[in-house]
Amino acid sequence: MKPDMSNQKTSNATTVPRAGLRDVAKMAGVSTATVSRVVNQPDTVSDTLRKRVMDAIQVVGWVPNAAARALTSNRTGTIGAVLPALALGDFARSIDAMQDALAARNYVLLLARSNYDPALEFSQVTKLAERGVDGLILVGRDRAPEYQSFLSRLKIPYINSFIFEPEATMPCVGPDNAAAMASMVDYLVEQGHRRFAMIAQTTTSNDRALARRNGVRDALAHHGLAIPPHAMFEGKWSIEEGRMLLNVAMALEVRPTALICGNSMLAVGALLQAMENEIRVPDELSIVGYDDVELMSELPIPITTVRVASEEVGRVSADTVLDMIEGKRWTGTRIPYEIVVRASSGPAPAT
Amino acid sequence: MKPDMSNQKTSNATTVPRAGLRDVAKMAGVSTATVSRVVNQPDTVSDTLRKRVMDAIQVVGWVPNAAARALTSNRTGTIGAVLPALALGDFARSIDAMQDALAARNYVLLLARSNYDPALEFSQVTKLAERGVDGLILVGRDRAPEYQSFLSRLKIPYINSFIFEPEATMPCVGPDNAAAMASMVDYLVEQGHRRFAMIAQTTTSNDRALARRNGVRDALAHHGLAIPPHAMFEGKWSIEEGRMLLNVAMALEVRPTALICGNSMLAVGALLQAMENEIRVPDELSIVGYDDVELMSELPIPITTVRVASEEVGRVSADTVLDMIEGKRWTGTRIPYEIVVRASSGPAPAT
DNA sequence: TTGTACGCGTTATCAC
DNA sequence: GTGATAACGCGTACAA
Repeated sequence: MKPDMSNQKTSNATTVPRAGLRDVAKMAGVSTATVSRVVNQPDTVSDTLRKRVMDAIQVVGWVPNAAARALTSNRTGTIGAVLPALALGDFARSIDAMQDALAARNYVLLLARSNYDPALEFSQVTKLAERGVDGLILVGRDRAPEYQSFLSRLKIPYINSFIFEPEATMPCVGPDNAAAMASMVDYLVEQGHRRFAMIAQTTTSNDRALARRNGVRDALAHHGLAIPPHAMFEGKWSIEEGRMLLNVAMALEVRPTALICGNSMLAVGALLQAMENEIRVPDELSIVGYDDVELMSELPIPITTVRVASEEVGRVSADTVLDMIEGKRWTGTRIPYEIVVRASSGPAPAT
Repeated sequence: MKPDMSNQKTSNATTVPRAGLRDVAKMAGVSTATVSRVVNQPDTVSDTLRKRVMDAIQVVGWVPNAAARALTSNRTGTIGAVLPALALGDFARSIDAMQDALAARNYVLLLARSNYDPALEFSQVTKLAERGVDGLILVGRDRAPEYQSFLSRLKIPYINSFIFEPEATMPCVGPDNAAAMASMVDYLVEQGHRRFAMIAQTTTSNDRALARRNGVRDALAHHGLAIPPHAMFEGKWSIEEGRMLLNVAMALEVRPTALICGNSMLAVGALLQAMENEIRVPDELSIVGYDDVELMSELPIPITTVRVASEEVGRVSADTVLDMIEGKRWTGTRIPYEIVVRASSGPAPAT
């Protein structure tokens, strides 16, 4: 290894300080104000000078100092996002889209994760606020009051994403989780199903998962049906968990004819385990999920699911915070969902 | 909707400016220097004053301004990472780990994506540099010379991640892609395979994919074997692509007995398509992949693959840049890999 | 159209 | 142990 940076604590004496605005100005023979204008309001500078300054910038290799800029302008050009996890399906995809949307409008994305822990989320938000983010993208809507007041005191605009509630204080960008699951229930009831089980993500500190569960409950109630408490399961986001919970659900005294899964990996696990147990899907058991990742449609028995464009959630969230910051008109957005029926679901078996 | 922020361009007149260091100082009846010390070097301040200042901070609700801090200290406490994509398997997982490792040492993660485009990557790096990142985590090692000089001129330390090359100028943190694939080839040859096909990610601007392909080629050569050019395929990172390329590979005049896939999704696709085509795996065809995501072991026929701890890549990359920044001793790290043999591979069929 | 000069909120270097 | 004050690098009234 031959690093060109010293691997020692001390650096060499001949440290050339990074070029500054004044260096550019000197080089171009103009004032610092002119250089600043060339960068920030090119139209207000004569062509000749602009050209001269641009060249000077190249020559001295000037890179503007964001800290100094932020200090005077009170804007950092950064947006913070705090998500429960960064690698999980829909969040991961939304991050991709967020980053693109922000980059397109010359903002940069500061990322943090909360691991579904409200306290950690708040501490991350605090840290991002100190960093001077111009806006925040958060997930869900439930937040402690101290938290709310912290944000409003700092006047940092933020988005509640992956959820939709028209009456929320701050704009929501996401699907109506409850309505989406309700549609799925309607479909299953229409197919003749009457006995259900559900495996969902832990609803603690997860208002999206809770909304989905309640959506199922309310929709069933509307049909005069219900899932008995002992047929409602909660688990982690994993295939293995889905496998395990399928086994538990199918060991119930009264077997369900339809299994509703709260996310994609639980559904995949449930389906794979059903195949392994030689449970005939969908003749014997219908399995449905939430979130349409590529895998859902590619398995030997493609899975019926709720499709929500997570990329859209990310993109619109980003654009909406920027609109709030830049003083444009903004509003929450209900991201549409769609029930995608595939081979894993069908008519309920005859009793 | 009843936003508590004005949905208009102009804000109300009674704008209370955010509390600053001097407000805290006034409140506590001390100088700004003392407040600063309480925050940054608590030990050098008397207990009484420290307590008084802490209370004052609470009362006025002071949040330090990172821009001002950065301006004088020349450090922003941010690390930038530019990855080809943020949602793809191993990258997504590594981001999670990076974020954790950085947060643990009180740094924050600035994220950008390059979409496998060197020009875009460079522009993202430029943007992050302007934002004043203290260090960078990049992917791979191949970089244009202008690029290198840009970074060294700005004296921003960086890591080449997901790759390992001991002689690199800047430290690498990642697996030895070539060696990993070579091990896999050794295993397959040992199982009696002589006819191979490979489906890999596009190697353009992707030195990791290239290293894997070359690793396969060299290892085969070492055994006096080779993959003919028409049995080498490149495609995108998706299950569908894997399915398609399996069909192409199995339509070759001389059918391979082993199919080497360059990443996890291609392997999953290939396996699922093989199942659909009723190709007996592994009796008729062995399928192996790279990267061990949960799905690989959960499919009806679990897939033999190379396991690399991507989380480790993220964690160690983060810690190493921080070490470089903080003047500690640092070095590149070769992340270990492991061949995980599962049901998708076995002895070559008798001719 | 261009230049001067001050201020942004901290940190760090001095004296005290 | 504590306080005054000069940077830090840029944006921007305001003057020219």
